[in-house]
Amino acid sequence: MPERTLAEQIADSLRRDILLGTLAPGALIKERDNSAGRGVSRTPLREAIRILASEGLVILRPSRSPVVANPSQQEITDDLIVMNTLESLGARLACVNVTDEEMDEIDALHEKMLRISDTADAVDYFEVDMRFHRLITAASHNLSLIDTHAAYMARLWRPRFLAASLRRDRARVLQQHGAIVKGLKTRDVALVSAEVESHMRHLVLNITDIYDRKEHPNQKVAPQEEAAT
Amino acid sequence: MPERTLAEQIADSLRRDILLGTLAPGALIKERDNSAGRGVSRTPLREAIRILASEGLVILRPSRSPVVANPSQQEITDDLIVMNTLESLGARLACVNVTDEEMDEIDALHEKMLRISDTADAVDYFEVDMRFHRLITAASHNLSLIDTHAAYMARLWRPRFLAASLRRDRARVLQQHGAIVKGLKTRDVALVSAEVESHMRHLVLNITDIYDRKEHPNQKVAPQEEAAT
DNA sequence: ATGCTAATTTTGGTATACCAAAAACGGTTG
DNA sequence: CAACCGTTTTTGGTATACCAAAATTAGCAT
Repeated sequence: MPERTLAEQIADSLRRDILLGTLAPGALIKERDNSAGRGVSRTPLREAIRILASEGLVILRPSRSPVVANPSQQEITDDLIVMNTLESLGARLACVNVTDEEMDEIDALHEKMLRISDTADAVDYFEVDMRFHRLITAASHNLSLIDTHAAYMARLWRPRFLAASLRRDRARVLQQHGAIVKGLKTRDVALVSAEVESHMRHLVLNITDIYDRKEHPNQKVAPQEEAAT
Repeated sequence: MPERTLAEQIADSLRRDILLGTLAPGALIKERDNSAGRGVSRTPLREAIRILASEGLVILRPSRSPVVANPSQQEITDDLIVMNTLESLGARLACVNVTDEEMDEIDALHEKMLRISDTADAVDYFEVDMRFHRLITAASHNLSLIDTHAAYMARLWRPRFLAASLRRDRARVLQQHGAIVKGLKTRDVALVSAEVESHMRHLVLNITDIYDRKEHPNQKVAPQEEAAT
């Protein structure tokens, strides 16, 4: 019937809940409870869980309830390192492959980001930020890279969101974005590469900082129970 | 019931069929036919298909039978580029993080590869080759990287196998592996990085060569042949 | 023949029923 | 009170049944 399959919709919904924190890290996702709560059968819910598992947002355990991923700081840092590498590669490829239309779009988005930087709330601003990076990667014209990068973006949504919510160095971010745009326009691979990697390094520092500050060894959160309405 | 779920077993079996060419690229995988043929129900088969889809070996289409992926030369090249980048990153991280035990294991495997290079058949030799690269990546101690790299290894199994079956530059491969081992031992990031990337560049060339030789229009139904024994 | 439409079949998507393994529970016994 | 063991409950895994799109085919009118 639908363009979008039930399992995908459920996956979207669950992903949203996980990323926004409504579904706490470590929470159990029992097939029966959740499917009943959402008024669907176990089959599509099950499939949705697999989707999220392949994205790294949910952990599957043999013969045991799936659980919302609760990545350690080390795991997040590992993800960031890989993502950094992918994005750097994407930017370098984009220098070669970006079309004029894409360049215009990137430029326009950057301009928009400059305009709204004072007024936009965290979520809106962050969405634009994400889109900026996604556009650059898309300009690489390497489908595999785009997919894999998108997967890491999804997995790192929450940490990145927290980092972006610290308004503190929005100025630096915007400046670096500007440098990246300039590098792309002039096809300056070295500049773009350096800026992307510097950009990421700051992100790693910020996120590390946030998690240190929270000082939580939330490796073992107390038994979480979850009931769907 | 078992440690290994039915769906996973089916996925393994299907993957094997796909990689060995028993299931031709472009072939339809109908849920009913395949599940009946294997004497299992549609449910686990369905799940197996999703697993393979997430690995890029099978393409899902809305309301249409899944089909065995038939990657174009361009797509394979794209995959190789990403894999190259991941492997390079892995090697660089391994320079910092590799343990003595891991170093010994890598060294031993390289020695073994040298020993059997004259006598081993294509499959055995290739398995050792794959394992060598996997070990290096594992020494990065970055789990995300290891997983993602493994996914690309799986996706590129067949093209790489074809390339490795050309015995022609086994000598160069062994020499480069030796250089990588040496670089790891001396923690020479620049050397390791350069060698890995050169290694990969040759691989890209070889694979490109193979696919060019086969004539390109395999965009349609797949030309089936060859099993290098 | 040709183009169109209506019945039919095929297909993937979803719901439900069933099973066996694993926890959770409870009572008994030292 | 604690440790053990049998029973019940809960859980994920699998099989089967059902449904509605979509593709295919059959028939018809031109």
